[in-house]
Amino acid sequence: MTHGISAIRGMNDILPEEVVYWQFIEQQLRALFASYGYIEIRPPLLERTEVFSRSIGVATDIVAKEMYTFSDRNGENLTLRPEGTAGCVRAVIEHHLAYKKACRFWMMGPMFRYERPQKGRYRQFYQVGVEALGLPGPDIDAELIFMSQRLWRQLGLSDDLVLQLNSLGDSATREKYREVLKNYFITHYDQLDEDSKKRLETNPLRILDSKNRELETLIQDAPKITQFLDETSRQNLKTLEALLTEARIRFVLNSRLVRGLDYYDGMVFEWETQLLGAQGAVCGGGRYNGLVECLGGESIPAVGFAIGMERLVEVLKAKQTMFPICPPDVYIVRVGERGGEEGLLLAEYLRDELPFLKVLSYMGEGGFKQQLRQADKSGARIALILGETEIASGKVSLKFLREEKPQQIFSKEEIKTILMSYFS
RNA sequence: GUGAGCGUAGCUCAGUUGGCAGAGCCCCGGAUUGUGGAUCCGGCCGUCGCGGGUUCAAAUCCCGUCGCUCACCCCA
Repeated sequence: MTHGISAIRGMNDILPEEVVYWQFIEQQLRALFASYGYIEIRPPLLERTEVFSRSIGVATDIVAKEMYTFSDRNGENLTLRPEGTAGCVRAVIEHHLAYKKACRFWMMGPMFRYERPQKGRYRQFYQVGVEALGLPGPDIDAELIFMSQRLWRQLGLSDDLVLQLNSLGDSATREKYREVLKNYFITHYDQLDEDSKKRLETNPLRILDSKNRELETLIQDAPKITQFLDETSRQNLKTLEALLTEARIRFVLNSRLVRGLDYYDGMVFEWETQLLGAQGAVCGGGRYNGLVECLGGESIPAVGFAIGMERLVEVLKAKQTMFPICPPDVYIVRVGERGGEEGLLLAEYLRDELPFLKVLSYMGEGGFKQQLRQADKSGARIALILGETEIASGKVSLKFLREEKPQQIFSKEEIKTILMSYFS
């Protein structure tokens, strides 16, 4: 158990029992993206370190201490992606995908952050990302939120997720607000905790996000970014609010929602749940109008969001939505001298004739009783039996494992016809 | 990086004041030689996380260490 080799901390095996949840979600996602006209893009897991340090922000925890960074054999500085947007934007710039046109992408895959694991947070974790480039909003912003809302609906989670909404304004707004906020907290310096004192230098906005109850009133009384928003951001937010209201999507305006990555500006949002303990954000995103230019492209407005797959799976599990592992349709039991060969050939014949059929064959030297027990445990509805008698006559016995019907012997062709009627 | 809780069979967990390491599930066999499930009977399964200390004697007490979990920080 604790001896021998084990997976490294924070990097989990997703076992068959859980994979069914992932497959269900992925299936829903693909259909959802298709219905909105988004197309898949697959950037590599590894990028030059600067792709992330320039976009996410050197002062953020992600870049400062959470990246898996190393030199490859050429001495090049590489990093396992800690998030998806930066690599996507790099690809878009490199291949001129957004040249004078809008484009909308989705992507799915593992991200890596060197953090202490806890519930809903791991060192290798999976995100589904959606990015829309070349569109200033707020119409596209609304579309993204509609899309996420539709997913919750399809997964049966509408009542478990709350939408939080805010705007960070343009870069000038943020700069100004940052100063105001800093001054405010400096005048109350003695009330701040250690973490917040540090944040005063690195990112004062982050103090607003503190979970420390003792700071509650101090933060409550802090100046709100809403009061400083530039005209465009203010208008966009208002329009978005109206669109959401018309679409009957409930939201909470949260002026304390700041988000951790530096590239966010303008509208930001987060879908939160109470079902996951401390890591309640299942989906988060917002505008990043400055990022494309920052990474060396033209100035192109953009917006996107990411869903934490593990967290989504956890929510589904918490709701006790069950997804049984899909059992085989038929299980082949065979004994006797020629049983093994005949069984394998029968299975192949059935797969040729009935491609939709799920066939599991017993392997090895087990006795008849043992094989039938395995057939039962597999969950198969029907056992096909090849024994001495059957093989001698070139036929197959069909036994129902879940219903009261007599066992009968048939030719292979008859078996095919019967299975077709049951499973097609 | 910081804090708390927990490490006993493949899984879920008991284990009293320090006194032979247990149960249920799973798996295997039998009752039933080619008929599964229900029942009954039997069997297999241990570095008590690891290392040291105290003791006649440690799963149990002490110290250290590793791992897991949750939380802080931060984020999806």
